[in-house]
Amino acid sequence: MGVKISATPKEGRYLTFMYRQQIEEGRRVTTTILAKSFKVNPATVTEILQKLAEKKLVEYTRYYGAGLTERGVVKAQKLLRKHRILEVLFVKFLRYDAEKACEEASKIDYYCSEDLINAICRTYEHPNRCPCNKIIFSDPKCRGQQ
Amino acid sequence: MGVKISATPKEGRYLTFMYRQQIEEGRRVTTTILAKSFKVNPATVTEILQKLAEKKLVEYTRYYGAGLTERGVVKAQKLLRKHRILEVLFVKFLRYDAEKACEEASKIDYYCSEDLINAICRTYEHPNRCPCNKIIFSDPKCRGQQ
DNA sequence: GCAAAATTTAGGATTAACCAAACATTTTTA
DNA sequence: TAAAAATGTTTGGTTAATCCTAAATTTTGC
Repeated sequence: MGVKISATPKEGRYLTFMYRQQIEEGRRVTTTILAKSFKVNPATVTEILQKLAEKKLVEYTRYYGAGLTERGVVKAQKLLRKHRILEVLFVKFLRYDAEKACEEASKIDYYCSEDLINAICRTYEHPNRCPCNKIIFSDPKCRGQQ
Repeated sequence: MGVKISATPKEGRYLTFMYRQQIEEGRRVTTTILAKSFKVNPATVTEILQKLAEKKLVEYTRYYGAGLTERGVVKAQKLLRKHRILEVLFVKFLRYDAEKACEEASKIDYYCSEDLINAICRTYEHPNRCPCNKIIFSDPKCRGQQ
């Protein structure tokens, strides 16, 4: 196995945002879009994109924008899996609506272990869609479907 | 209401540790004990205790040790409530053993909203003991028992 | 009362997130 | 197509959280 690639919490948010934009919605990811979404100065975005590029999680082209690398995609999917499994839990177990489930999941997804997520996943028999119908990526360690 | 007293994640750990030591086990809390428990240099402990003292969460006596203030106790109880409610969830819902439940709870307790914790609490009908039989403090906003 | 143990102080280091202002590049448009 | 507008980057900061070592101080145990 390679060296463990770690993203900070904020970097994680950038990765999942980029995944949704780029992969799920086929849109280009620009500095401005990120800056607006995260309500930060564009300079901050540039800095974080450069860090993510160093970590080989995104491919970054100055003045153009950034795209996830293969490793970035994997990382984003892992985070989105956590997020979406938590959403399932909150909706099914606590009867939260989808929006609130998303909010609460965002607060803790990054910090949840894969183990915990897999335990929840098993309990709900490996759901493959989150409450807003987005796909839940499977984890081989979870013995889920396909 | 007063100004919101915020503790950082690490400070939160110190508060709950101190609660367990001081209140639940009647032991004095010294710099050395904290340094050993958190595996850090004693100088680091001193620094954090001073910060907590500034925030009026602990009363700190140089060369002697520290004790939680009333505000510190309240804060610690809030954190312990989160921790223990999560433990209940993990044991009952995921069939984790008490130790693993504690471990996983520690990773996320700080980041969980009171709202989320209360929703879990309600679902389990306001448990007042965690899996290792420690008390779960009630939250008026949760409409629990005493 | 003195040496050993415990603790604090002083002075740093690192990392994550931010920002403003100046500068560079790209895009738009007249 | 050239300037203006929009966008993006660089430079040079800031703050906060955690952590450290070494020297100095205080307490404690014998």
